[in-house]
Amino acid sequence: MKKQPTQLRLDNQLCFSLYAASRQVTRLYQPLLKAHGLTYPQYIVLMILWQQDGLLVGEIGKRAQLNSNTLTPLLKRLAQQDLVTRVRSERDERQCHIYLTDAGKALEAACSCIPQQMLAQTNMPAADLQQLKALLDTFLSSQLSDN
Amino acid sequence: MKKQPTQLRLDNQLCFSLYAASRQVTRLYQPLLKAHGLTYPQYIVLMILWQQDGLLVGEIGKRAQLNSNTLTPLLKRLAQQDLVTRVRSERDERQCHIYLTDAGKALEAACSCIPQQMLAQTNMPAADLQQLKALLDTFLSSQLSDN
DNA sequence: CTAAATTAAATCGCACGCGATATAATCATG
DNA sequence: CATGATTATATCGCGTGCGATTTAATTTAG
Repeated sequence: MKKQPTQLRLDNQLCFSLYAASRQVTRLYQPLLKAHGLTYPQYIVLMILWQQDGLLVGEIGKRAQLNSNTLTPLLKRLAQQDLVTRVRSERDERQCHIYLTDAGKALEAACSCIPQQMLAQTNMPAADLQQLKALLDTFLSSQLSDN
Repeated sequence: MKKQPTQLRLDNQLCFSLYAASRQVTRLYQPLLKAHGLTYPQYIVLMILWQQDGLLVGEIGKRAQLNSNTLTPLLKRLAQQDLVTRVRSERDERQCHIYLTDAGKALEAACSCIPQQMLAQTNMPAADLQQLKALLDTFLSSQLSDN
């Protein structure tokens, strides 16, 4: 009659809830984004560029918390779809500016209803959702000791 | 002077906080799990088996919210490391039972300190973490309309 | 002014996730 | 009892994520 450590039980683990919730969100986005030919990470990068165009790969990475090993191929796919262009900086040839094309800019309006559509898929009170986000942001900043 | 829809701003999006927090958790687990040769999804599957051994692929999938297209190769990797064995059910040859090996069972004790180690990496009050988990679980169950 | 250090982005390798499909076994129905 | 439907797992394809390394450009020191 061995007793299992309570903390190793999956249903007691905050981390698993986070993991499951994140994947569920991506799945919920999928049909909405597929209509525009986008994945969720691609949509995140576009949201960043809609807010400020012409950012460097590294600046996008800082905002999205993604490195070039993820971003470079992702941005190439966005470029292939004519949503962005990649322009080497003249003052520093190592840097690469990412600019929205007209099609990329136009996509913002087309995507403007997505947040509401996502919201409509949950029946949680807005206050709870706000609190959830606040707790997540606290959690995120509570351990960024370095970088 | 175009105005950007507030809801499309990344920093207003619960979904992005979720996505970022989930990946951060996986990154925090990584050094702890690498010491045992595990990835985070592999660790999840092992936690499920530590709780109940001999489950079917599909039963593991229901608990981990993963399908066979993810689980089958993952389980093969665990089998390659001699942590589990895959046994076809005799009563239904379609089914595949997953049993922990002795090494797989022994790993539970070796991993028993991981939850505390993870906890030590945040300075959030336990009450906040509990509430975060509660909100995530509500969120998760608030949209499982089908399946 | 040049060699070493730093930096930005790209590349490589591997393990997920997951939609879609395939395969094979069991079940249901006429 | 045969055959079509269902079910469990496996396979395929593609796009992430990310540690590790590479490449090339710039900066820093001597």
